[in-house]
Amino acid sequence: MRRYEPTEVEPRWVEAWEREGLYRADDDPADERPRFYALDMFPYPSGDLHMGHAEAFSGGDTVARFAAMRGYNVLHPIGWDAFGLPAENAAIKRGIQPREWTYANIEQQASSFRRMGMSFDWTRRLHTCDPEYYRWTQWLFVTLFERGLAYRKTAPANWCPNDQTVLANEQVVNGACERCGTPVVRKDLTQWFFKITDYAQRLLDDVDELVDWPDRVITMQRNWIGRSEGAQVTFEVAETGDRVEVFTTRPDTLWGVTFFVFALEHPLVMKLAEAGGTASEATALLDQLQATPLTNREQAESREGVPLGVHAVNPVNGEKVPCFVAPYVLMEYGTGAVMGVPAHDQRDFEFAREHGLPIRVVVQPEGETRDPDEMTEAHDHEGVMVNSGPFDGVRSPESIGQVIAWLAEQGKGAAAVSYRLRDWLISRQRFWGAPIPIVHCPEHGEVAVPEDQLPVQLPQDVDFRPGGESPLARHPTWKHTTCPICGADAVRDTDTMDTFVDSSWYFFRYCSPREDTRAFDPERVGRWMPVDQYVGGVEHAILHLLYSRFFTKVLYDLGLVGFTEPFLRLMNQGQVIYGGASMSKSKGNIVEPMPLVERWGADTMRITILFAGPFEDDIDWKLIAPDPDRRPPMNAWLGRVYAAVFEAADREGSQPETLTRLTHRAIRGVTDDLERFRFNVAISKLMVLSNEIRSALDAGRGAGHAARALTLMLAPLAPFLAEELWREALGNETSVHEAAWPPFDPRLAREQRVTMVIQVDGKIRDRVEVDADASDDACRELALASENARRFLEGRQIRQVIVRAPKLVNLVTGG
RNA sequence: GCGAGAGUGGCGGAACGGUAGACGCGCCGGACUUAGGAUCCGGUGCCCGGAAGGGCGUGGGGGUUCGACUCCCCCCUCUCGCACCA
Repeated sequence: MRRYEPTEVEPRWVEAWEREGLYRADDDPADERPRFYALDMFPYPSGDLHMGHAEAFSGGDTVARFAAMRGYNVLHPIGWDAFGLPAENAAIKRGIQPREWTYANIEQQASSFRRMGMSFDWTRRLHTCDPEYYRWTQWLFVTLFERGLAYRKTAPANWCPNDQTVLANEQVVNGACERCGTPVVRKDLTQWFFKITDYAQRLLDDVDELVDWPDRVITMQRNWIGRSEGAQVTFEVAETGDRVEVFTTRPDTLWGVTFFVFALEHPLVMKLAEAGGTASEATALLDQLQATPLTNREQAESREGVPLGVHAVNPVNGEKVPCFVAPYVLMEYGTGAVMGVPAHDQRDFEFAREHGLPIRVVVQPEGETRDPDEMTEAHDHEGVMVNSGPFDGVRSPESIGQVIAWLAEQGKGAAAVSYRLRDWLISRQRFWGAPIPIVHCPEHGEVAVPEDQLPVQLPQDVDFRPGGESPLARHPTWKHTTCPICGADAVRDTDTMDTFVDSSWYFFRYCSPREDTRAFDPERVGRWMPVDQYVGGVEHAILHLLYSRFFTKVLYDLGLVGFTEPFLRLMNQGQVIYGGASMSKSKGNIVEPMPLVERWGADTMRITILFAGPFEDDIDWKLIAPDPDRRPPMNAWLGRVYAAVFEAADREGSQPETLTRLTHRAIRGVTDDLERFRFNVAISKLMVLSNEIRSALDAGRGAGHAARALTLMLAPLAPFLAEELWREALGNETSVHEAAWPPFDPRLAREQRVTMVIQVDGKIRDRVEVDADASDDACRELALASENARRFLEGRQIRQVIVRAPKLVNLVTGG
């Protein structure tokens, strides 16, 4: 019996594949094969590969190899998302530079990827922290700047006191820093933004094109953009004459307004408080706010607020209602002021109760039938009913439309759309990122660094420890430069870009990674993109994907690309957890993949992880590999396959090939499963096939055809074993990965089926398909059908029964 | 609260509307022993039964169908996302 030694076999093939240049994508336009861009979300080099990488890349690699075997010219690149905070933190701890730590980890991961047999085109490797790369990140910034899509403003920002930098809204989760969990505080800063809100509608509309994305990701994208339709209505402050806009989705409830509320940051608040004689109370409230988190500040049940002492005039009926300032109104959404309609809004209702304000239910005119739902909205039926002015009713889209039209006619408001999406804050006060390529000139203000002066390189010698201002600002000389326009002394912008900027365009760069005169070659991008299959974690469902979609649309508008969506299909792998909990250092339950690969082989690792469960679901390593000292079942199976194929190969020639039908069915099944990312099911089918081969051999029959087909089908899933079998056992000259996916005969793959139809009074009452070559099965199935028919016939007046069953005996009688 | 997804053995999980539980783990029994980090063979949804056999079974309740894990309606439970969004 031959014994399979993966740890000896596998490194040999890694070398051979590299030598043969097996996985290089062919850029030649003359290559007539259809192209397939298989993309995996590039890793952050935080250390060696972890289980999450092992799972995601095993799946992505299977897809890429499968595509290649099906005749595609495959682009399967790899790179590293290598800027970012952890490098600084690690470097501080070790007293080294972030780049040392980063590049060392990249080398470690690269070597592990090789060991795992990933079919990457290594010639396209990139790192976002290379000047050759971030030069073009900076070029993109400049391009956006010149198009008016990058701008600087002073605004309250989310500041993480631990990381000493601002965060994008997207990076604040429940009021805390997404990365370190520290509660975020509010800080007024001048920051750079990308005007992603200009693209809000398109980002929303084009979601419809993303048919091969997971539903939940599509939903998350939609919710994040958060479009609401309604009306903009103008109120006037009675005492000062200031006009204030509010946004509402329920203009039909304008007749139920009993108060008016401003957000704390609303620019009119202090002026109105002074006019109303409540300046001190308002100031107290504002002070209280200063130190509290910007987003999600105390999801207070408390409906606190301070009256401003002034009144707003309701434009629909001229009524004066009291104004308040209250933290439950957010400056970030709508106009920062809302009309208070306690009968039709839960929050307004709570506020009105707290402050003893009247509640008015808007109903249809003249006390006609009230919608019961409308009554539930009225919260305990408190309050007075009022009718809805000149309109037919409330809450229906029609009545809302009527009200909007009427408001517009009266000049009191207009239809409006509001988005939750904010502009993307990209400034970071940290060192390890791409410097923002802007020069501040006393004369010319913000001036983009000219293209021929890019990249603006990071200095080598800088104290990068966080200190509240950008480390680059503390460098003695770095920031001093001259204005590109007038040559006067000027200073560089000392902030760096959010690393999400780096990762929002890397997939373009892969198409022509060595270009040094432009970010990418539009022709090559046009040939390879959009990405056919993107694989990565669901944690990037919003940020990375939204930003990448935004960049793609911008590049489309610039005429650089001919498509508006970068990723056609998206697949999220599940997490690898341990003992029901996500792996973490603090729980001490981390399992590292590479030691297991060293011990049992990469194929065992890959196939174990893919077999463990559906690709999108979390898998619990504790359930897969209960005992680290035991031989993993997948390793044992690979050994059996190895022995069986060698034996089948030895016997082939003198023995007739068998198992043909079974083999063709397996080919069809596995093809289908791989297309649908059902790796676990595909592996099951290969196990069945391998068991059949072994049974055939035990029975003294040949199984050459089946052994060859199995080897081919194994290639995307267990590439090393397949290669060993293909070249060593089956004696082929070229790699199994260059071979075609096993062809299958639809005639053989499809069972020979016979349809039996039972008609009763002209209507089909039953239709049974049976496998004609499996007579036992056929008889059983037909017996079942005839039993069903008999039950149906029982006790009924039946005139005519027709049974059609070609080639089969009449089994049913009746009628 | 809003939205999305999921409920099948001891476990991970299979089943174009057609024999539910493939495949694997675990467990039980056996074989081989040069006693292995093994390997091989058989069994394994639950209940009754020595067996043959029978009954019950895909969260619960209805419906469509000759036939439902699968399609439709209602309910329950769980997971995930968003959440003072006006």
